[in-house]
Amino acid sequence: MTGNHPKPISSEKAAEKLRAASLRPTRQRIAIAERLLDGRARHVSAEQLRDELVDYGQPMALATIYNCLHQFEEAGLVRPVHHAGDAVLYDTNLGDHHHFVDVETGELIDIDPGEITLPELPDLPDGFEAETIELTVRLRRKS
Amino acid sequence: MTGNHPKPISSEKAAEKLRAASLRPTRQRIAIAERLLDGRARHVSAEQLRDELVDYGQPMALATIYNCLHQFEEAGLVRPVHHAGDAVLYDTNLGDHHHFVDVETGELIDIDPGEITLPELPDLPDGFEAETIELTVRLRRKS
DNA sequence: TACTACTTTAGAATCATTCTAATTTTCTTG
DNA sequence: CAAGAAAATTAGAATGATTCTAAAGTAGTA
Repeated sequence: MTGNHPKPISSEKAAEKLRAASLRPTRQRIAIAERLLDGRARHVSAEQLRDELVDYGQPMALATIYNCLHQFEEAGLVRPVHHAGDAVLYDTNLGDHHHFVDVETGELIDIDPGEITLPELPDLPDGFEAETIELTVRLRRKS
Repeated sequence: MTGNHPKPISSEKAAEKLRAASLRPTRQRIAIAERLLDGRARHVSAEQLRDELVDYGQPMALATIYNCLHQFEEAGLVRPVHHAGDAVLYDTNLGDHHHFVDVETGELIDIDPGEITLPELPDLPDGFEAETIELTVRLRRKS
């Protein structure tokens, strides 16, 4: 055990969520859903998730993890955040919220949605619709 | 000539800007400065810039382009934007402004700063200072 | 001119991610 | 429950952006 991870939701609940999203509840998808869909707000990269699954006794191919994260994304179960570091982070918090990014580590911190009010959307270019709106505040540790 | 690029600033002006930024005006840095520091707002990736320099008759090693872009960034001459596609884009527009991102192509479009008013900054985590604030509106082409 | 530090360079290395082709699993339907 | 088709998983190769390395070139300076 190289890490200390919180208790996941039950396999049954995980499988249920997968079915609801029209995803076959395979062993691998269940293991990921148990960890990511427990309602807690998290930001994980594919590699971090793999390490966590290893700790959890459910090692699987990295390609599977990428596949699943993409499927979860399509199904609206997680949301990718492209702003930090090199790796894409998957955010389990689907509510309207924004991020601080530690420029040095790439770590994300949620901005309390109560603390900020988004401005009105500007006029969009013709033929486009807005998919997401992200406010990112890049932070640097004070010297 | 595979592309059609606008007229750059003079080498003398480019060299001057480099000296002002404490960067030795080498042939390579001048060629890049001529193209990027002419006051026009642009978003270029390292690869795009390389192609442009080839067209311009100033081919150089990709590593040099990355080096220069990093130095320009340190000097505050360009600003990296991490939100689009895979490659980092360098923004020559240093003023306060925000971006639309075409989710499909990764292309950036400036949001007219007059069109949007940023909300007040939320309370920052202790020990950090805000480096940049970016609002990104991800766009998808209407079907 | 000669020196020393800074630059550039080609190519190798790295890292996240995607692809490929083969194997395994799941979900029918008989 | 058995069999087959479709979907999922897998290891490992491939890709693409970026960084590193170590050698060769160039610039500012004494």
